[in-house]
Amino acid sequence: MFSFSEENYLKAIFHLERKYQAGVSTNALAEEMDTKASSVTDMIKKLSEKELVIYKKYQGVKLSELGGKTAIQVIRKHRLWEYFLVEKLNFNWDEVHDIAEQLEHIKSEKLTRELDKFLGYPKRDPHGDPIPDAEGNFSVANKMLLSELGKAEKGICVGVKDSSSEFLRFLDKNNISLGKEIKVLEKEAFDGSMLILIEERELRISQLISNNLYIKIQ
Amino acid sequence: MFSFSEENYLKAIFHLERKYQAGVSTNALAEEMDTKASSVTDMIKKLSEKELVIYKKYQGVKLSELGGKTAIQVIRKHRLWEYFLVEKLNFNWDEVHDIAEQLEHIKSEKLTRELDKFLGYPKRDPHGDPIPDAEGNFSVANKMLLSELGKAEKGICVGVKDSSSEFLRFLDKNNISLGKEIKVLEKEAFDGSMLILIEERELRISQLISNNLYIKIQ
DNA sequence: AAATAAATTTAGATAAGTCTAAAAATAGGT
DNA sequence: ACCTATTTTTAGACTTATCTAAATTTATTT
Repeated sequence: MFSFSEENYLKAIFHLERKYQAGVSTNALAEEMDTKASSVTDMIKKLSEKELVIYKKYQGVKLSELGGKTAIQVIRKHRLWEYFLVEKLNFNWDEVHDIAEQLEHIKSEKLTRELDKFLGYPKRDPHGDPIPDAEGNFSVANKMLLSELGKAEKGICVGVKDSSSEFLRFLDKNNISLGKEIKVLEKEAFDGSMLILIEERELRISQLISNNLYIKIQ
Repeated sequence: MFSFSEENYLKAIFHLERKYQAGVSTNALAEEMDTKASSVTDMIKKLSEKELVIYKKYQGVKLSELGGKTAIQVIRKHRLWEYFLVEKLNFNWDEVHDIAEQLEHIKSEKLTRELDKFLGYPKRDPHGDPIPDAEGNFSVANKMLLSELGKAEKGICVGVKDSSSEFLRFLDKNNISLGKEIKVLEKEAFDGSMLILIEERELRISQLISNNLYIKIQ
């Protein structure tokens, strides 16, 4: 089995690979993990010895097949626990991340399987991110950012890119939640802000907001 | 906050204090923690600096008030999670200990509170041990060992002293579970074995068994 | 009360994960 | 292609929790 730290690195590499569709540089990983590049190099070496990543000095890392599978299992647990916290224990979606960061490292396949069953095999976590199934498969949603929509276009809110509690509480305050329809009424070229229609309400949002909301169209 | 290791030591000291109604020696703690006496001394010093235990060299340790409160909170989480695993996730009572050992270290007061509420504020875990409430209070049951009963006496099975999966599976196999009435039909002075009546069945059990089953009488 | 045994503590080492500072390799600009 | 800037790695140190082996303290036995 792998340490908490190893699992966290695998998760970070997984997310960065997705984000940039490429191998992951030491510095990028250091920033993601909020640590120093030298620490990253040390850990990468260890992961490489354990055949979790493919690593050539100065060339960055990629997850091996084993590394990828491991990362997905950690992410699966993270998202299942988030779902559990919101659906069963009355947590708000902005409160669950830190606790899920702890719970994702609990080692028991049976626990994960039974939790999944108990929750009814949910497909998405409270932030709209897909929950991998026991085999590691998950849907790669055809979602786009709200900021990519043009005037008069509309879509369903399906996820958030930033899931900081600040952002999530902003959405709560403005009654924006997953599943709701959003229509773009106006788009301001100057600052990227837009006027949107959501549940009969008109709302002006900055580009920072529309850049962090995922939308599914048609 | 405290490390996993610190919490495990506090829990062990708590259990040993109860068991022997006295301060805890370094060796006893080393045995309980399955580690070396020198490691125990090191950890005790650290706990002492953090004012979790009262320690004088060569004199053993006692939990401070803070240490006791902390230990009880860990035990509370352990037992709540065990209850969750059995009642909600279909685990058998012999499968939950190791997973609860991991879950008991998750840090979130809200999680513990909400889990307790979700479970309906259970009073006992699957092995019959009392679950402390949020304030740390729990009933000290007036239970006794089955081996202490005399011929023709009876009681309700309320807990197990040994909760190893071997013992628990033995009980399962013989249909002995919490809440059932047990009556002593015969007691063999020679080897301490007894013939018991449980649900109309007669069963001969060794002293090792009767020494690990808690009974409530009257 | 001295000698011996047992329990406990100290000293020094090790492994995991992190850090700072310095060295080495790669990438960019002209 | 060369010089410089950036990125990455190495070297050495620190912390936590553990270990072995040796030293010290307490307990027991005669």
